[in-house]
Parts: sequence; C-alpha cells; structure tokens
Amino acid sequence: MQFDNSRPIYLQIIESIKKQLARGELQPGQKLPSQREMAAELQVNPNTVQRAYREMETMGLLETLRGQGTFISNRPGLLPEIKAELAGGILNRFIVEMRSLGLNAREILSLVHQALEQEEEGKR
Amino acid sequence: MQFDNSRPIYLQIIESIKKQLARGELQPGQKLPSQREMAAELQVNPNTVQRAYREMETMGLLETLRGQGTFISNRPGLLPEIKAELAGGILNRFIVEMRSLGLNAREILSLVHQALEQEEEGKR
Amino acid sequence: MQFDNSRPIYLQIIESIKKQLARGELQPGQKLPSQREMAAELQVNPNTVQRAYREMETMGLLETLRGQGTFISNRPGLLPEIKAELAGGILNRFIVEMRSLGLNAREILSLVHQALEQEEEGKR
Amino acid sequence: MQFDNSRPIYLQIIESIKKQLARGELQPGQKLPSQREMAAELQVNPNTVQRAYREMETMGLLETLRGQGTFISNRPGLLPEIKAELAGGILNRFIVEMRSLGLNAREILSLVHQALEQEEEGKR
DNA sequence: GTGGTCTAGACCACC
DNA sequence: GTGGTCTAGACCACC
Repeated sequence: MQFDNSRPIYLQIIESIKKQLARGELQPGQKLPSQREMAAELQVNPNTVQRAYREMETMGLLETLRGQGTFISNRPGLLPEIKAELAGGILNRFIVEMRSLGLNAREILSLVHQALEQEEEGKR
Repeated sequence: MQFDNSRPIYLQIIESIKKQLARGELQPGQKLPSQREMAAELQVNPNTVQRAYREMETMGLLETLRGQGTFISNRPGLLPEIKAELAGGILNRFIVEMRSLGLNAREILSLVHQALEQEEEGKR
Repeated sequence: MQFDNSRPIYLQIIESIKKQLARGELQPGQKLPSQREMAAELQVNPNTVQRAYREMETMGLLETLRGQGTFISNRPGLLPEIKAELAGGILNRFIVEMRSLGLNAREILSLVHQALEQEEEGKR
Repeated sequence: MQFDNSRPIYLQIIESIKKQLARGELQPGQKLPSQREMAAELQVNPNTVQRAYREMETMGLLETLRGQGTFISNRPGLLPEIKAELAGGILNRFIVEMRSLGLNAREILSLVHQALEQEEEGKR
C-alpha cells in the first residue's frame, strides 16, 4: 500500500480498512493480522498500526481480545454505518467537484440520472 | 503544482488547464505563459510543457502563434465541451465508487438528491 | 533514406510511410520496425521516429501495442484515404507549376490528355 | 540559389534560366549578367557558368555579342519552345507520380479535370 | 524487447 | 523572445 504524504498514516490505515469492509474484502468477526504483522506488511512503525487499531476500537469498529488478537466487530449495524460514512465522503467530494464546474443542483441531479440510465441500457 | 507519480506529467498539465478553464480561472483567447515560463513555474522540462501544449493544440483547445505565444482557443463551444468532458469523468468515478459500496442506481440517486437538498437548507 | 533540410524529419518519415502504403510496399496490419530499429536504419534519434509514429497513430494510420510493436492500421478505408491525400498533393503542385508557365485550365487538361494518349500508344 | 548534389550545376543553371524565362522574370533580348558576375552571385566557379552559357548558346537560347555581353535570344518561337519543354518535364513527372499510386489514365484525367473545375469555382 | 515519458540542452525559424 | 525540431540518454511499464 502507498501512503499519501498529506495525511497521517494511521488515518489512511483506518480508511483503508473501512473500504475493505465496505467492499466485503473484510468480514465482521474476521481476525485482523497482529499489529506486528500489519506493521511489517505496510512497512510502517508498529506504533502507527497500534494507534490505528486503538482509534478503531474506540469507534467500535474493532474488538481486541487479550491473548487472541484483534477482530472486526460483530456489532449489528456496523456495516451500514461504515458504508453510510464512506458514501457521505464520496458524495461530498463529488458535489464539490461538480459545483466547481459551475453546475447547479438541478443540473447535477439530472446528470447523475442520465449516467445511471445509460449504465442500465449498457447492461441490456 | 504537485504531480502524481502515477500519471504522465504532460497529461496532468492538460487536466489542470482544463479545470482552470472550466472554473473560469482561464478565459478563451487568453495568453498562456510561454513554454519556458510554464516549465520554470512547474519545475518541469520545457519539452514536457511543449508536449502538453502540442496535444492541447491538436485537441483544438489551444492555438499557437509562432513567435507570439500560445493562447486558449476562441472556438465557439469550447467551454461547454470541456465542462461536459470533465463532468463526465467526475460522474463516472463517482458512480464506480458508490457501486463499490454495494449501492444501486436508485439508492445513489436518492443520496445525491438528499445531499443537494441539505445543501440548499444550509444556505437558508 | 535522405532527408531534406527544409522540412522536419518526422514529417518526411510520415510521408515516406504514406507513399510506401500507397504503392503497396507496406500492407495494412503489417508490423513496422521498432522505433529503435527504424531510428538505426534512418540514422536518426529514436525520439524523432517516435514523434513520427505517434503522429501517425493520432491520424489513425498506425496502431501501437505496448511491448509488441507498431502496426499499420487495419481500419477500412485507410488505403483509399491515403491515396486520395497523396494524389491531391501531387495534383496541386502540378497545377501550380503549369499555371506558373502561363497555361490555362483548358491547355493543361489538353496536355495531360495528349501525354496519356501517347503513353497508351507507346504500349502497343 | 541552392544546388542539388545529384545533377551537374551547369544543368541546374540552365534549368533555372529557362524557368525564369517561362515565368517572365527574364525577357527575350534582355542582357544577362556577365559570366564573372553570375559566378559571384551563384558562388560558383566561372568555368561552370561558362559551360552553362555555351550550352544555352548552342541551343539557341542565348546570343553572345563580342564585347557587349550575353543576351536572351530574340528568335521568334523561343518562349513557346521553352515552355513546351518545361511543361513536358512537369507533365512526365506528374504522370509517373500518379501512376505510382496505382491510378490509371482515365482516373488521372478525371482528377485533373475536377481539380481545375474546383479552382474555377474558388475564383467566383 | 517494445513503446512511453522525461530531462538537458542545442540550434533554428519567425516575430 | 516565442515556439519547433532534434539529439543523447535515462528510466519506466508492459510483454
């Protein structure tokens, strides 16, 4: 994985795990690599991974079982929450970009509508 | 300006100029910095700027007058074309990202609708 | 191949390839020498060959497959287009030259007619 | 004037003078520069100019008057002859080029016809 | 091995 | 001073 210099690495690790969850690449209840393993994989300081894991535990995204490891939380509603959060971010960035082209709400909605319809036609 | 290692610099220059045009930061008919100036500004080789300028001329985006400089084309319809192109790209990336979260067309449209409405309320 | 100092080398390479195509010395679909080979043959810098190849790709004359090589396009209608273009150029230069001798349209046409008839007789 | 390495310079001088005559840049009866002057202008050995002048005199194109200089011949019919000769050369090269594109007599004639007609329309 | 990108720098044509 | 062409050579991505 490549990190972006503009944001703290631990935040990028968190975001990456959220995306993997949303895409189904990670499942609730699944065991994560140990902090040491993850740090080695990402070529990052173990302290950085620890910070990411700690924050995700605080958010209720992970659960740590002493001596067993760290797991994606099984808490009901987790996945929808994550998806909603990610979707919100994507949505905001999208609207900002479209606005910067001088498009108003009606035009943006209309373009999204068209694009989705064309996609449907493409499938047929 | 910062360049992304993953894409050719000359393409990033082109995209940057398109965006500036769409945002009104550049106007049709306006003179661009000379190839040497632009190269100095961007800390890039003049040949790389020239490649970008040449491709934009081929696309009908710029016009170059030997010995005088390079200008944004005055061709009618230029701005709408550029905006449509950029909007199309933003739209496609947006839909791909939303789809990767498992959202269907109806849900995407509904979320965009909500987000735009909230924005409206925020203004009041 | 010898190059003319008065015109850019890359344009002369392009014209040479068009002529070879028109004469049937190159066939649609055929693989061209690699940029390096062609550069060595013509005793020219590889960048110059690449420029020629790239412009021809833009014109739809060539197709390049990364890592595999560069090929004459198989696009239907390619050959007639090229021939028409070359013929147009020859024709224009011919008429300009004849006009510079003070000949009018009727005289030019008549001379061409005679010359072609004589040629026919020569064959018999 | 630039000379072509592939043909003797004195022949190129002769051809140049014929062209100037055909275009009206030189007139029958007009005095030519002295051999010395011409040699200086063209940056060529005086012997080369002498050879050109001698051959043109043999052809009846020039007349040399001892002590007065060299003149374009006033012989009636000179201009038409020169023009016919030059036209013949242009015509032959033209037909060879068109043939090399695979065009037959009928097609060549038709293209010339079209080109001349379009030229006429352009004037209106 | 093939094409693609980029740098550094020279020299030219046109203004 | 401006863009246009060309060389020499490096390094990369894809095959």
